[in-house]
Amino acid sequence: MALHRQNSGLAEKCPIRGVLDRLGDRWTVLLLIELSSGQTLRFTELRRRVEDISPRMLAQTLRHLEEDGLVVRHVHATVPPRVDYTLTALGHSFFERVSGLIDWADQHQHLVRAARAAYVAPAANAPM
Amino acid sequence: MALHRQNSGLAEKCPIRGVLDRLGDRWTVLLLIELSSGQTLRFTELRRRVEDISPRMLAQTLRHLEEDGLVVRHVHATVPPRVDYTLTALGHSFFERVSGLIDWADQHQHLVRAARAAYVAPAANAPM
DNA sequence: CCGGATCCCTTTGGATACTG
DNA sequence: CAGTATCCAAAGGGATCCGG
Repeated sequence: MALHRQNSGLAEKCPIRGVLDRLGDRWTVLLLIELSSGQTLRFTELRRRVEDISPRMLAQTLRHLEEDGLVVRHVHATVPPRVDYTLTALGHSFFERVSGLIDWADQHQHLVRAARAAYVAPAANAPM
Repeated sequence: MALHRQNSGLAEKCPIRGVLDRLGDRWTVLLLIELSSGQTLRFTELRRRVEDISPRMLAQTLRHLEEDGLVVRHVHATVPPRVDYTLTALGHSFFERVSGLIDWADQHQHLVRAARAAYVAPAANAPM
């Protein structure tokens, strides 16, 4: 758990990795999208919105975001408990870039799809 | 191999996923960076530059990029064989967005680092 | 020299059950 | 309600061997 995929110092060389590794997981981006409107959302609400995320992954992903300072977690000392999450300024600035990527995907998805459809594997040495 | 993490249609709902899933793997971004200058590089050269990538992952990642139309692969019919790779226009346009992310990471890494350092885990229910 | 095939360990993440 | 703990299946990815 300490080292993220036994990086032999790769993360140190690239500050990039520390950021992109988070993008890699399935849920980070989805959660950022939900929070990007600036709304404060509680655990259950996020769970409802993201639909098929398990409580485990929701908690874990939110923890990571919080740890990186992209999200603030606010615990109400009530019973039943209530915890809600908001994107920080840093989170918003990060999301700006991510949304650039999303836009690109949106605009070019047809090209990527076309490329994938047209693609023929280089045929392994064995004909089959 | 057919379905990327048994997506129950998530990839269909989000064209985004199809793109971001690729970013998730360890090497895609590194390769894009190497190729982003517009240089045409051969397999071995890429291998040298990325340093600790295994030939397997290099081949696989390049295949994915090629499949998506971000990279072109050119095989010289010589012996010994020689294969080289170049970023396509699509690849360059994609990289623009990715580099936005990289810049962000560069500019804000100190904030993220600070947040991580300051972070104290919410302490599990069990005191220990 | 390029890169496929195989083996195998590591990590990720889903389902479920349980607690403050 | 908001998580945590445990168990388990699937994917990621390194090492190695091999063939064109």
